[in-house]
Amino acid sequence: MNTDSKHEVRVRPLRERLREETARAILVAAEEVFADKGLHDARVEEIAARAGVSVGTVYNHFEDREALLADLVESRRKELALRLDQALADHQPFETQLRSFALTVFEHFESHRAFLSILLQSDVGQPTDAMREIRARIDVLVRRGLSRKALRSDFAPLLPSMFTGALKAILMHDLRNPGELEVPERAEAAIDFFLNGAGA
Amino acid sequence: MNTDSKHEVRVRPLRERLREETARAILVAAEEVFADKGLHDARVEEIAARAGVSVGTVYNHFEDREALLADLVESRRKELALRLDQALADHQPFETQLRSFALTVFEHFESHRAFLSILLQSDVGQPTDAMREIRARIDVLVRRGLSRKALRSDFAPLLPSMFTGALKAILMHDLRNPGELEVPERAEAAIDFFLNGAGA
Amino acid sequence: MNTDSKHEVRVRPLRERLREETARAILVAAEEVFADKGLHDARVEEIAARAGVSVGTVYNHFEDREALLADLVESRRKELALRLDQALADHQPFETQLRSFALTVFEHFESHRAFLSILLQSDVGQPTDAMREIRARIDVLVRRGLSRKALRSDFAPLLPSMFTGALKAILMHDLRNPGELEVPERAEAAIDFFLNGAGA
Amino acid sequence: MNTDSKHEVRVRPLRERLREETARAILVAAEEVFADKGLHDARVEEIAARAGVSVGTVYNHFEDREALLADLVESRRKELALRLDQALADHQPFETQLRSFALTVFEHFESHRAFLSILLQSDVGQPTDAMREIRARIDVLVRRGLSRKALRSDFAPLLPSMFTGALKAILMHDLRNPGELEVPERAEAAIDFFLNGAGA
DNA sequence: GATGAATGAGGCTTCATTCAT
DNA sequence: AATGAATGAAGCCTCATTCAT
Repeated sequence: MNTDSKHEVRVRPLRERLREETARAILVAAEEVFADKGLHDARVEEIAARAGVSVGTVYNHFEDREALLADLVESRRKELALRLDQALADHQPFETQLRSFALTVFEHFESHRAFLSILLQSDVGQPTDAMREIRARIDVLVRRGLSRKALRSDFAPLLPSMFTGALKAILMHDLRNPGELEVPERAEAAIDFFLNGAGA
Repeated sequence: MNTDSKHEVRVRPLRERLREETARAILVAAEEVFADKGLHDARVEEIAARAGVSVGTVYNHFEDREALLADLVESRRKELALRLDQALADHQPFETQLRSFALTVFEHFESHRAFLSILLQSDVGQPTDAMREIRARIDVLVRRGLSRKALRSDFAPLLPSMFTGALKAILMHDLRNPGELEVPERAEAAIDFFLNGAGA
Repeated sequence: MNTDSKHEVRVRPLRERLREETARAILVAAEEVFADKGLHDARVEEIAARAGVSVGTVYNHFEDREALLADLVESRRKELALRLDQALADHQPFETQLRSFALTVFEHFESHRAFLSILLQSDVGQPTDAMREIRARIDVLVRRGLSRKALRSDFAPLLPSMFTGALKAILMHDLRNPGELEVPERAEAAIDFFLNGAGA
Repeated sequence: MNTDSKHEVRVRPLRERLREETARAILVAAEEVFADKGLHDARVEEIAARAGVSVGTVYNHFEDREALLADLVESRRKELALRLDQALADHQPFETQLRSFALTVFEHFESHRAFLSILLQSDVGQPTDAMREIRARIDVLVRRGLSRKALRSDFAPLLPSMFTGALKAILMHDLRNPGELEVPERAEAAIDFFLNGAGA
């Protein structure tokens, strides 16, 4: 018993680590396939293949296809939400927070481009939890801008959508012209556009 | 003889008109179902049912499901493209053209709201012909703005995405807050944001 | 009434002739399409189109697809049976009858190549009435050959199949090498092979 | 380590053997159903049922219905071609080779009677690869007969069709009178007829 | 746990046939 | 009687999910 528990203390973590490793590999594969093939045409078998496991293994780790997608979105969301919270945490000048926020989004996009294009797809229909949570943070940001008189109050209810629109504009441009702009330049452009517009 | 030719003039168009009527009904039903259920989950059988015809009839009018969707998109695209061209036709001041363009987009969106929100999904993955053609008109518009020094030249390559982003921002806001803004107000907001930004 | 019947005497035949003409046109078209596309892949709509009528008209003249095929086979069969009976009618020497029979088959094949390839298709599965009737005539011919000691009695039960086989051999060769042999040469070859074999 | 490699040697083949067994069962079922119902009326669902598997399983093993048929034909063809090649391999007198060839055909027909009678149908329209390959072997056989002066040179181009016709004649007879002739008798009759004809 | 073959509900599509004009 | 659009049963095929090894 004692031996057993000792044994468990040592062995479990290993197994768990392996187990988690497999799950992570599946999520990575899923992210790729969902992004490549689209939310619908991504086939479980291809995800398994790209993860180097069998279909059965996918189902050993995730309830079903939907749960896999949900977990994927959730894990990426958590990561992004965490970073966005950090960006919002410091008591910086509003514009700095804005830039920091955009930067975070673009960085996350850089490493999870695939994931974000998934999010953008689902964004239109019924908003996902992920999108909602990001929007909540944008709301916070925008309210700060308003209270600091850094944003136009006549646009108040539109501001979250506008900021999202500004970010998306740059993301879209980037999707179609990969590598044209460095990440910081993207953030800069988005903020400049959001605050000052494109009029001469 | 005379009767015959008269006959043809009358009878042919009748059947043709009925035929076209059926096709139109199917397209309308398809628009509804595609919008309700999504690009993927729309079932041909439901489209037929909602059009009040049998499945077979759908296939008498459209090669297959994909062709039906393509035709649907195409018909909406043609309609929008025509109106956008009209908006671009007059030699109005740039800002008027801009407003007119936005107005057209929002009006079109108003009458095909559900379906267009579906199309926006596919915009992310591979852009449709429809989206491409609209973008071409945006390019024209933007070039005019640049040549009239009405738009910031430092944003030149980004301007089409930015204008699209501004329109989408308002569309998104409208999707989530239906009826909050009248169509002309939407156009006004989009243009104001696009040209001047949201900074105070 | 009298007028009517007079009228009918004149008008009916015209109508009937037209009616028959249409039916004939459909049968000709059917023969072509059945032969081109095969017994199964021949589509009623294509038959109608090739006959220059609408689908509905086909169904005004024939109960259904199966009846159309049956009528087609029947009409060609009647024609062939008639001619074969003529070939068997004269009290000619056996070999002359044989040659005449073969000649008739090849001539019929020449004008209804399509039809016969239909027959050959159905021959294997369940023999059609048409094939059965032709075989009946071959049986007659063979019995004559046996009673005149012109055919080997040790082959007696096999002779009908052998004669058919000899005819088919030449038909097959002709299908693959169209125009290589004139019709009389074909008959000659078939008879020579049937009677004398291919051994040196 | 050793265990591992041993393991692989044992386990892999097991699954593979089961997999092949399933494929074979489907092919056997397909042969039956295609023969029973005809090339067209054979339903994939019935094939699956008769193989004791689900439809999906059929599609796990064969691309589609057409591929299943092709595989079936191919497997029967390979078998026959192999045996025909053996029959042609020995440097026997021509007539022995001929008899051996015919024997092989009839034996093969005996074990795949139903299916082959289906194949004969398609022989008329567009010849299958299978038929072509068999014909190629008949060509070889016939050329040998010619060079050994065992076959009539005036029939040269017709000989392959004639030999085929002689075989088919007996096959047809056999289809209509099952069990009347033993396999060797069939071969004997076919050869006798082919070489000497049916004339007294 | 991992494997991957088996499953079968459910979708798309075809085409002979009907029927209102 | 001709027309051809409408019908819908029936077939093929896909792919998420299960389960025996």
